[in-house]
Amino acid sequence: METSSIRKKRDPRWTRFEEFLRSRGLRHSASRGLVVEIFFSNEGSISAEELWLAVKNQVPGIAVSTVYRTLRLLVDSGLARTCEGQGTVHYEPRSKASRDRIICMDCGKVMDLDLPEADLLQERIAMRLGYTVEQRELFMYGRCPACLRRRALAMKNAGRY
Amino acid sequence: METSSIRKKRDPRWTRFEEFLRSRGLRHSASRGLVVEIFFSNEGSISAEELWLAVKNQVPGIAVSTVYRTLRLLVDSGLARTCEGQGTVHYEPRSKASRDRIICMDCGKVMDLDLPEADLLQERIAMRLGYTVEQRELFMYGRCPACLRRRALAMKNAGRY
DNA sequence: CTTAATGCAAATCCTTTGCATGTAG
DNA sequence: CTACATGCAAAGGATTTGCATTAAG
Repeated sequence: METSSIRKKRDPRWTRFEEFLRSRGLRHSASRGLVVEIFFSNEGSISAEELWLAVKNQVPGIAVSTVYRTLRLLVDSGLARTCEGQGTVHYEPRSKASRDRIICMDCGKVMDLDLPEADLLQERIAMRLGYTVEQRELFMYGRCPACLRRRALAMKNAGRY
Repeated sequence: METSSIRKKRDPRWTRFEEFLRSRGLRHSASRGLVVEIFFSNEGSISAEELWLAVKNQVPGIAVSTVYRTLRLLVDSGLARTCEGQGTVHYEPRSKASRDRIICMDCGKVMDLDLPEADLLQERIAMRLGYTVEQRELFMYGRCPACLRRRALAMKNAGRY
């Protein structure tokens, strides 16, 4: 599998995956490399079977089990996460940073946040429960100032309905 | 199924479910009622099988398929939603205001939490940004105590799977 | 009466595993 | 050489479906 060693080398995730393998005494292999590479090249979420098809498309003869096994490694190494897919499990790249955001339910605006206070909270909870926590998502759904103003105005003007 | 018609009548979700049935020309039935009632009485998320066990505990002889079929109705009617559970799909009431949970990345265990501290944090953020917030999701990903122990042990005996 | 709902078991997915064999280190 | 990785097929689980039968409206 020499096809794109350059791209591999440039992607920090690849390095991280290699480190993960080494740290567990696991080995490199052409099929494994292909699966990982195609998974990385995919932006959104993907099911095991979709990934398998994409892989077979490049190198026929690779077994589904290999895809599943590699996917497990990706999850274990923290480079992938599972997420909802209709009916079947989907996998998506896990970004390093934690994600905090506030979403306006009226206009749909999404604002990315960085909340050190949430880090503290997270630590406290983890401690209390005996967990270790590596990542978090804090999504808040509500209304943005602009939409709140608009609503307030609409209230006055249209007295009732 | 007269056991708790009073409780049923008081829960607005029940009314909504009945409307949903009527709008589709579907029928009432004792088993269906039981499944819905037990689902509603459960606060957190639950798997189809767990729900089945709880149902059988009250009235033995009810089939899993009935539980699955009812669960689908609940989802279709917007009263339930699916969510991640270890390996298997879990269901939870859709109306639940906020969801806080901690998920083990090793065994997939999902623990539902109730975090008043997060409410405070949420309020503070909202205030600062001029938003109102009505709902939140706080997902934390890490490792549970059991898996942490297992890992510590596995450290000695070189890992494979 | 008409037609949906149910229980049961068989059928379908989706995912994991056992095993003989290939292969990286 | 020594494990680990792989393909294949069989095994496992979870969820769905076909069908005869029961029961709601």
